[in-house]
Amino acid sequence: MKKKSKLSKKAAKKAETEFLANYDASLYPHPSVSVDVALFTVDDGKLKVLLTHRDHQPALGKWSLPGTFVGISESLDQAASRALATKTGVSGIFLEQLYTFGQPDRDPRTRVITVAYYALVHIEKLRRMLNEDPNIQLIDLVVPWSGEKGGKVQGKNEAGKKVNLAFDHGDIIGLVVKRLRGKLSYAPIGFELLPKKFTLRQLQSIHETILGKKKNKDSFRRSLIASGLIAATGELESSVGHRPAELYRFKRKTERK
Amino acid sequence: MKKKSKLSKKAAKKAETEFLANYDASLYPHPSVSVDVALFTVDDGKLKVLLTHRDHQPALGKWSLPGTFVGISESLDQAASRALATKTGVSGIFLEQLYTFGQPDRDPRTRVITVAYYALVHIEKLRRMLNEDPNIQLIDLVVPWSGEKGGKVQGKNEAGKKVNLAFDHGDIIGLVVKRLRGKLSYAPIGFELLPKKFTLRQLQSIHETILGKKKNKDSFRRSLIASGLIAATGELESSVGHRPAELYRFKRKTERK
DNA sequence: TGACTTAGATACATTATGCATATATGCTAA
DNA sequence: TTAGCATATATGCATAATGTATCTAAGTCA
Repeated sequence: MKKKSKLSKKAAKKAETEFLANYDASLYPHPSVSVDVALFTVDDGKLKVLLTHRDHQPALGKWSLPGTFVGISESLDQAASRALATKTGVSGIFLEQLYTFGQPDRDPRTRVITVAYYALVHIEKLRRMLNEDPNIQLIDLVVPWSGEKGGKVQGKNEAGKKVNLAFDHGDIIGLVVKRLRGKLSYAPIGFELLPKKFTLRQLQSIHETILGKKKNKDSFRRSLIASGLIAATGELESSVGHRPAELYRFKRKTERK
Repeated sequence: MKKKSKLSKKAAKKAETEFLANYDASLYPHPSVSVDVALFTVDDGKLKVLLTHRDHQPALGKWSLPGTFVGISESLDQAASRALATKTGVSGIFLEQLYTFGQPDRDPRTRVITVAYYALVHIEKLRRMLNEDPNIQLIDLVVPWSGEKGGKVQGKNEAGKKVNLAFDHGDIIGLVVKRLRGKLSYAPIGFELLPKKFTLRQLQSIHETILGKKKNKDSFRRSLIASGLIAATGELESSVGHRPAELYRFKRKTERK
């Protein structure tokens, strides 16, 4: 067996090359593949998602996540970055794949499988990059479930009115919330929603906003300091109307332990 | 604005219908979309994955995960089920989406984006279903990293020799291991690898196999009993050459608390 | 300058976890 | 029939992690 495989190595390579030259991917119907990016931020103690108002078909008039079809020779990550950058002006932020949605009827045009991504960014950094466009808005999230139960979520505009979401984007956003709540306990994602230097109170507030519930102040402080993920800067916040808290920063991987 | 949207509702619907009728998905090149299923089991204290020996191009002679192209009108979950059932004979087991791999060059034929799934099943149940076929084998996993660090893993055949994996399937299997290790602490997945009734020692052994390290026996017992996920059956194991342990079963969701 | 507000420290109770030891029990073999 | 074997299960205790209460510190603002 070993001898045979050695002898036929060249032949095998040739057979493969031949096979590839004759391979015709168009013999059966292909679905379209898109990426959609759910960009989350925390603004004024509220969890918000970036949505675009659709001024074109399909789902005209509804709000959807920025997305794009995947180019034939770009990676999924690249497509997600590109969608975010070209549609909203936002780039260089935390971006991670979430889940792939492929119900046959999720898009009325044709079969579209979408690879959903989520992005996290500090509200100030976001505001510096975001395109000025009334059709791009940060929408308040209403999460109608607790813990990591999961399910659809809703958007709410400034007037407090329900926002009409396109396609299955309510499911996608709901899954992001679920993922964030789950990840918060073991992965350093809260930092993505804060400036470089932050107080422990700010970080706790981010956690509380994502989890939708209050946390114990002392245990939060202790466990975070014990985690070794953050370092004190020696600096203090200022102009806060009370005793200023120390500013911390997130440690780089190489600094830890 | 409200008035306008009310008045034009019919017209909008018509415009959408018209748009959809004229939509031509073939205007730009589409990638192929496949699913691949990494079926894991624990046999004799070792973590194993089900691989198929490729007797056809591409990657002829290598070992790959059972997979298939996604049908134009089936869901991703359905495609994954179908791949597993038709290629290996296995059905009706735990199956969950893992991650989508889309590097442009991951398949030499053409652009193939694959949605990876992982499946878990008790070894005995698996043996009852699995097709008799020398080209379908349970392969020992060698995980060259600890904790949830992640990375490629390798397969090893009975002779202890490295198994040659097709495409990026080593990455996919590695990500399953990472996911399992992460999920074990908060999700009831160990039960998928055991018979309906099991002892705490068996469950601990499953955990140790997945995590690649020993766990404290007492804390394991206490935390599991406290979790409320399992219920004692009152029955005991038998013919074990020592004091028999009590058999437990996994509680259905409705039974919990 | 003193009231106000939140930061940060300290103390202690409660709970979770790790570890050592004692006893229980079915099996096996003399 | 029974002693001894191997592992299950229970108990007690040390240590660590977490929750709660209280006190003092240090800025801002009237």
